[in-house]
Amino acid sequence: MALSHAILALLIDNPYSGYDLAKDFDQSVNFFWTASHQQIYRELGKLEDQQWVEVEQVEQEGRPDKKLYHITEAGKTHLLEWLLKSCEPMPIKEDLLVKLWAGNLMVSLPEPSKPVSALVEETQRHRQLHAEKLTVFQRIKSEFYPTPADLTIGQTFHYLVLRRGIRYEEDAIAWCDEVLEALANHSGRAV
Amino acid sequence: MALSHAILALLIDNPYSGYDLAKDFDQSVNFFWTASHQQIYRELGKLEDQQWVEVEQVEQEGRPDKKLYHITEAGKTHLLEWLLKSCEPMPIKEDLLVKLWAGNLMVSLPEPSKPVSALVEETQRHRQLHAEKLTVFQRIKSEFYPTPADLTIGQTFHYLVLRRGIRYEEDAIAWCDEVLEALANHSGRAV
DNA sequence: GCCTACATGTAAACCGTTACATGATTAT
DNA sequence: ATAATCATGTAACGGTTTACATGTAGGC
Repeated sequence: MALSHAILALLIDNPYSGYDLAKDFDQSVNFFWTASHQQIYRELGKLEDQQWVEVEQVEQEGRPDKKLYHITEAGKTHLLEWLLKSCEPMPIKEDLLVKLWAGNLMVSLPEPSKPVSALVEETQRHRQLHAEKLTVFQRIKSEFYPTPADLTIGQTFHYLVLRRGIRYEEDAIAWCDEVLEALANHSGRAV
Repeated sequence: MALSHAILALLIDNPYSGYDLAKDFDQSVNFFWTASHQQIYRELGKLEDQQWVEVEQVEQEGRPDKKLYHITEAGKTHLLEWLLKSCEPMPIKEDLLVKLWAGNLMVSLPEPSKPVSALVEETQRHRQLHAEKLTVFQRIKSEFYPTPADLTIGQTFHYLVLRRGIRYEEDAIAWCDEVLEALANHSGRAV
C-alpha cells in the first residue's frame, strides 16, 4: 500500500496537517496520488503509531488548532527501504472507456441519436476536466520550474513527476479529440 | 462501482465464463479495466441475483464444465441507464511517481549513487512493461482494425477504447525516456 | 441567514487482494 | 513426475468510499 508512502514523500520537504494533505492530494499533487481526508487522518494515525511521523500541536487564532505532522528519521529510513523494492504500474480503470465500449448497445436502438449524443457530451465534459487540470499543472511548471535544464537533481525529481501529470492530461485531451472526431464522422453517415 | 458495468459491457457481444472474463481483463482488454478472478466470480453472482445476467451450464469433454453468462434485456437496460449518468476520470495512483518524488531523500545521503541507480533501473523496468503492453495492443489493432476509416460505428467504439490504451502506453514509454535522460544528465555532474 | 473555508474525526458498507481449496487434462 | 492450463469457488483481511458528526470564523 502506497498511501502511507505518498504521505511520507510529501512530508520530506515540509510538515503538513491532515487538512492540508487532503487539499494538496485533491488539487496540486493529484498527478501522483489522490486520497480523501478520511483516509489521510486514519493513515496519519497509523504512521504516528509506527513512529514514522511526529505531531506538533499548533494553536491558531480565529481558527481551530491544527496538528502538524513531521517525518522522523525512522520514517525516512522506512521510505528509503520501500524505494528499493519493485512496484507495478497502475492498472487503468476508466469508466468513460467502459461506456464507450458499451456504446455498441446503442447502435441497434430504434432512436440511437440520443444516447450517442450523451457519450459525445460526456467526452466533451472529460476533455474540459483534463484541460482544467492541465492548466493547473502548467501554472505550477511556469512558477516553479521555468528553466528545467537549470534544476538541481532534487528539483528534477519533482519536475519529472509533474511532467508525467502534464503529459497525461495532454494525452487524455488528444484522445478525447480523436473520439469526438470519429463520432462526428459517423453521425453524418448511415450506421 | 464499475466492475459490474465493465463485465456487462463485455457480455454485450459474447457470453463469457468467469474464467474467460478473468483472462481477458488480465490480457487483452486491460486497457479499460482490470479485475482478479475472485472479484469476477463474486460480481457474477451479484449480477445473477439482480437478473442482469443468465447462466448457461456448458458441459465439456476433457475439461471441467463451465458456466456461460449471458446479458439479459434487464441487464442491457441497466447498462444504458448507467451510460447516461456522468462519471469522473480515473485518479492517478502511481507508485513509481511517489518513488521519484521521494528521490529527494537520496540527494543528501553519503552514498547517493546506489539508490538513484535503483530508481533508474525501476524506470527501465517500467518502460519495458509498458512496451510489452503496447506490443499486445498493436497486434490487436493490426488484427482487428487494420483500416480504421472503414469501421462501422459499432467497431469504432471498440477501436477508440483500444486507441486510449495504445496512446497511454506510448505516452508512458516517452515519459520513462524523459526520466532516464534527465537522470543520466545529472549523474555526470555535481549534485 | 446561508454558504464556504478551516479543522478533525467515527462508522458502516463496499471493493480489492491474498491465501486457501479442489480437481481434471495436457504438455514436457 | 512436474508444471501449466482449464475451471470454480470460500474466507479473511485490508483499503476505499460514503455518510454521519461537530464546531468556529468570515463573506455575501
